[in-house]
Amino acid sequence: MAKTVDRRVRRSRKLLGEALLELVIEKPFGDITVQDIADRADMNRATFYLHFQSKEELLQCALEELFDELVSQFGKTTPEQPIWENVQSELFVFRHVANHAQLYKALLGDPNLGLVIHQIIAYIARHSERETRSSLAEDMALSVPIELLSHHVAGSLYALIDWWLRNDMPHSPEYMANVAQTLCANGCKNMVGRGAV
Amino acid sequence: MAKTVDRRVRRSRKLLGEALLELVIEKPFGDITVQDIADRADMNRATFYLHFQSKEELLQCALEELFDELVSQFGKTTPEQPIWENVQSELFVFRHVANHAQLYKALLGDPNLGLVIHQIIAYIARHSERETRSSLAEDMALSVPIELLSHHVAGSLYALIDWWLRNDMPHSPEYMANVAQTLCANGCKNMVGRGAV
DNA sequence: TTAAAAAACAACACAATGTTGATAAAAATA
DNA sequence: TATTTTTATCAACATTGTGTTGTTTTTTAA
Repeated sequence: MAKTVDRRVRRSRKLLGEALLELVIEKPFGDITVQDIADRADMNRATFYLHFQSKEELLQCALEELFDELVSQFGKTTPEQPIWENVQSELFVFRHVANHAQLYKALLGDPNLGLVIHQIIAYIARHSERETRSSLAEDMALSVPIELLSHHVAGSLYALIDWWLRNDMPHSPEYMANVAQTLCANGCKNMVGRGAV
Repeated sequence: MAKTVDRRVRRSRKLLGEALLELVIEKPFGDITVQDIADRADMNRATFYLHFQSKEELLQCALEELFDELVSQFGKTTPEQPIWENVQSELFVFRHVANHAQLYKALLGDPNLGLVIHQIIAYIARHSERETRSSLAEDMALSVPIELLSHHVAGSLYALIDWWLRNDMPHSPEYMANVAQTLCANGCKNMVGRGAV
């Protein structure tokens, strides 16, 4: 079962994906036409339709690679702690976002890309749930459904990333990771104190 | 400075808004054409362009009314406590969503409506920030920038609402409000215990 | 009642879509 | 290497939605 994928097919798909990610940074997704993508990839428009049904489908495929990069980093961590106690996890996320800041800023800021937002939250939630499960001691139980807990973490993380990008990353990834981890683990109540910093 | 808005204008705008919100529930926003909206509102397509530049603009206007309803409910609460310590706030939100479940489910689930998501989070964050400010004692300080704290709360709340709607509201608004409030106030750490429920 | 404003209507150029059939180029296979 | 298969190119086409315009009819405000 070797890679029975024609070299030309690989090339075309790759070029189309790269073209779209370039264009997404340059202008709103809604303004990008199939012709734009084909032009940027330097190929015929008909060829696009040979591989994808729509630019939405192409975007989805193109983003998978991006997420794969994040997954591979996550893979390195041994989850002895759930995500909300392990700053390392948050740090990976914020560094990954920083490495692709332009792209993520465009994706999250685009008025037409609700799907991407949902995918990101769902992805983080799944990851959080997995880590939580594998790190929970046998005799421990949660006072809240694990799905809710995971989505709480994912939503918080997403909103912080979004804020961070929209404000042109005024803090370091390390700082953001610390804030995210602390907020998720300890909640807001512990953030208020007499003259704390 | 009386209401110098022509009765016909009011009527047209209202009908168009209602038409769009109906259609959004029925099919993806991207599949809705200006003609669809005009048909549903029983008026000429040209009349649409007399009032709005695009269906996106119309949606934005139509949603403002919806948010206004939520605002009016919030207005009743005297913020002696920040949102994360006041279950009442979360309860208002979840009840409001439940009252417009079909619409919100369509809006949040639509692959083309990233803007709406961002608006919701931004709105909740602003509200959270306001309540937090007005309830903080003079000599108290936060160990985290208030903007980050607010967005943490907003993101969490959004993700929980989204999860709730996608799973067809398996819990009551009261239960969800409690979970949201507890998670935000105390963090995940306090949710794990020996056989807790 | 009259003057002004808005809606209806039909028509238009324009842009993007999605598809097709023929041809040329490249890759896989024997 | 030769040949067979697959893919990409190209031009063309019908279709759909957009945004605008000019004219006529209806409704509103004064």
